[in-house]
Amino acid sequence: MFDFRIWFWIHLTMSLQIRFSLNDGLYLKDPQDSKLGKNIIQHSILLIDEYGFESFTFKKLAERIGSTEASIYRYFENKHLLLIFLVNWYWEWVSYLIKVNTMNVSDPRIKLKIIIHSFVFAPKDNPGVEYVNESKLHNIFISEGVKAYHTKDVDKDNSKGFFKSYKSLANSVSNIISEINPQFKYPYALATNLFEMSNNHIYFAKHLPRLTDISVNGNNVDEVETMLNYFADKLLS
Amino acid sequence: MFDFRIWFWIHLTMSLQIRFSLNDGLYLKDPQDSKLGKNIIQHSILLIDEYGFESFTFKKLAERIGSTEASIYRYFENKHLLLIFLVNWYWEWVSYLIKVNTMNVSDPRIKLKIIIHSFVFAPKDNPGVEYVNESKLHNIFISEGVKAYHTKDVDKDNSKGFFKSYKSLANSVSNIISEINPQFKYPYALATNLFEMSNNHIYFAKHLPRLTDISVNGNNVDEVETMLNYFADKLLS
DNA sequence: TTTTTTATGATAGTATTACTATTGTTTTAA
DNA sequence: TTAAAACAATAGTAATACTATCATAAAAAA
Repeated sequence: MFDFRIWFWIHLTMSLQIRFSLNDGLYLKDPQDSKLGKNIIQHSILLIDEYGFESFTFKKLAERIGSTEASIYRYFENKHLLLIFLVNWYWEWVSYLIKVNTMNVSDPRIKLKIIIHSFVFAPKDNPGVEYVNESKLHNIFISEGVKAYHTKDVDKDNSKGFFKSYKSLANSVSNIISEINPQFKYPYALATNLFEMSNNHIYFAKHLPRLTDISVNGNNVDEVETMLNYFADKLLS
Repeated sequence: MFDFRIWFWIHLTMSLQIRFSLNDGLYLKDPQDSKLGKNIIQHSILLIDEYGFESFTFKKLAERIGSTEASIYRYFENKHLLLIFLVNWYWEWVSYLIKVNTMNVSDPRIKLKIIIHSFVFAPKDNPGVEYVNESKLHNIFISEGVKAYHTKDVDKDNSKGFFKSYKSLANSVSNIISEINPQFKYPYALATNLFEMSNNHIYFAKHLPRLTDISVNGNNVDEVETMLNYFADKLLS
């Protein structure tokens, strides 16, 4: 499952600066293009993790990076679009990991295991873009992610393509599910459910443990992976 | 599945005014006790449904019911606690329906089917408290519910017992799951997952249809019910 | 019935948030 | 080297999320 050629290739790519092409309606100016933009990405992740999305403000962010509110507004129209941007980053990151790690794998059952592993361990197995703390990005995705598409603007945002990355992730996972069992009637629902379950149950284990059977000790999420594999196997058998 | 004696009993109880005993840390003064309080419950549901939680304010609510911000603040410390209150109301309502409708049922498999039916159809099958529009309450639960426990205050709120109703619901469902299959290792996770899936996929079908396989035409959520039954059967076989 | 308490309304005020606008200075690109 | 773009500094506005005070109306107690 761990291939040094791929690992090396990732590192090589990293050093050449990974860039995600995220929907350009999300920002006024691409933050990946400048020092200030990268600072905004880096420290918004840290600050949202620290304060929670509701208490996070552009003013606090500006203070933290030694800039001004007005400057941040030149990159993002508002904090909600910044959240969608970060959530998209996470979806793209997971998609990217799945692509790289399933590249040489032909058995769809093994592919699905790798996918589940990526859902659960995305931030830990791999080094990322230097200014993005993937572990904290995962944390804020787990805590705040659903807020990206639970708003009155979903339909408008959706029509602008802001959730395309999630759909594309769901699509590629569902294709593999259908490869495993072409008769299975709910490949998309299973795909999204495995993803949502992964995040939900990590959250539950940490904050509302009576809502789940698994436990997360420290950051050991093995039990979540085991559970998701069990669910997937059973449903596709 | 439909028992007229129970139906009559519900109506009788209704006419005697159903009261939910919700955690009294959620409010400063029990809104079920006064005209203004009931107005707050009734119209906050309508307004949150109309504006979405972020754009909903106590000022708008006060204007709508011909009262003042200050008066509403005498009932709820802030709009977040009001949301948790409403979400608790929904959990209690579902629990209540499950209790009533599974009362005379002994087969746990049938009980689980009734539970799934209650998750999906909660607002439609039964008349409710006269000042609560259960259908819109279900809508806002689907759209805004997760925000009740996705905050920086989860742990604090949890320690005050604000999520007890959900835990108790999860517990009773998981007991029935364990009755069906005592060997099943994840009764709590399955219980919460069926509930979350129900709400998620209704939401996806309406707003992000490429994330699911089912469709919801008008308010016909039959396909969701069928899917949940399929998942449950397969996992517990 | 009168008195007392409680509930609500009316009004005012504050700190913070979520922006927009303007102007000047620094950095980058032609 | 000059023009353009990016950023900082500052100021200002409307709305939000409250808190406080006082008057009045309704309900409960005496």
